[in-house]
Amino acid sequence: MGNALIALLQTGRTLTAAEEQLILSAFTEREARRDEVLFPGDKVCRTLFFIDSGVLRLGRTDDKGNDITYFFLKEGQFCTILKSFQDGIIAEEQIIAASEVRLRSVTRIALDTLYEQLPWLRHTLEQLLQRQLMEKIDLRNRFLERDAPGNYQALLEQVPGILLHVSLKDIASYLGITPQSLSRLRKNLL
Amino acid sequence: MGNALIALLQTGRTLTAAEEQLILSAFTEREARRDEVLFPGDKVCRTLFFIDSGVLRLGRTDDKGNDITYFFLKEGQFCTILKSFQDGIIAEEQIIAASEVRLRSVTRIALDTLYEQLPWLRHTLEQLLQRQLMEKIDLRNRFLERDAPGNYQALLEQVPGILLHVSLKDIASYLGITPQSLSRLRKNLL
DNA sequence: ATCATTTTTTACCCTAGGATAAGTCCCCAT
DNA sequence: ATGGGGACTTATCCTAGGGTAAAAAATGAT
Repeated sequence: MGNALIALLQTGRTLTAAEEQLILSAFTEREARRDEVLFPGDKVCRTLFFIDSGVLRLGRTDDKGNDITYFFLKEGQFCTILKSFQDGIIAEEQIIAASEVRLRSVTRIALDTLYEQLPWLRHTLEQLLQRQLMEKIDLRNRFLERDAPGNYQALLEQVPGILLHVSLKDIASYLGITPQSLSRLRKNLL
Repeated sequence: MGNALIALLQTGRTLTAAEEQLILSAFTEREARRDEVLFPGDKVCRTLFFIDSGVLRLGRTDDKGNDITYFFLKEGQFCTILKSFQDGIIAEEQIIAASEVRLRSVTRIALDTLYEQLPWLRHTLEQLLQRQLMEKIDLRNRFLERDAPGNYQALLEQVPGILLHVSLKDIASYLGITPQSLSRLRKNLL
């Protein structure tokens, strides 16, 4: 305990102190300021992040130059461009700090080494990543059932405290509306 | 060969005739007519479908009673409510034939038995399902970058020939617009 | 063939949200 | 403190798409 990453990985299994140490030392701790680009896109993503605190946004800059947020990731969640990380293909998506964040990162290489030492870890991690992916796709699908104010309020519940640290511009880019519309919408909710 | 399911599963591996037989006999072949409900939702989904031909729609009936299509699945793709199928939890989503379809289905139980006989199959299938999931989430994310006519045209490319077999009502429910809007939109595209 | 039902289209009016422009506020660097 | 830039808001106008109603076309059943 005292560490969310370890807690997550030892679901249904108790880790020895040595195992914990092995895992933790494969990750590098770092911080990032809001708007810092953690993965710029248009290349292979070789990093897997784990969020200790703060919010990341995963998205893309579309052809018209608009920033689009596919989804937000919060503390206790992993973040990578999965297709790229797994298959080594070029990713168009980018990963950006939506608030000040504390995170841990591990490279594909380091993770492979870790898998050799702890074979069970591969399946555990793959399961976690898949579960998270399904959660995100669910959230997006539910967007179809609500209007913008409904989606805004749903987001506030999904990421409590998001308003305290994430810019409204980024939130608008997730909702698929302009910052102006979000501003108007927020006024109507009073 | 001559069988899309086998072709898909033997990626990077050659199956013996016995293995092929084992797999094929675990699946049950069936057909369904357009609008036939293959999985009604609000219970645990214990079936994995493989589509030989035709189109399925996976979706939900929302609180206002509107049918919503999360995504279409076409020949050569698997279809199940993954979260439910894997973890045995209740699924709200439903699976419905969007056209006449030929498909193969396997129960969770039969699949587990098959896994015992062919241990490599688990990972192969999980990979395929994950890959498909990522593809679907990608498609949904791209929706944020286009307007309704753009999304309509993108769909026509994603599922060639969809107009021949799937109702416009179902297509509208995927695009998140009313059939009336789709009709108007289609007229404008000429 | 005929009738009933469903799908698709058309038309009307109305509203949510886009585009543009400009204003306010806040943060930061000098 | 002061000026500049980004974040957020406000306002105006405009358009895409919703709601409703109803016609037209296709489908199916008898």
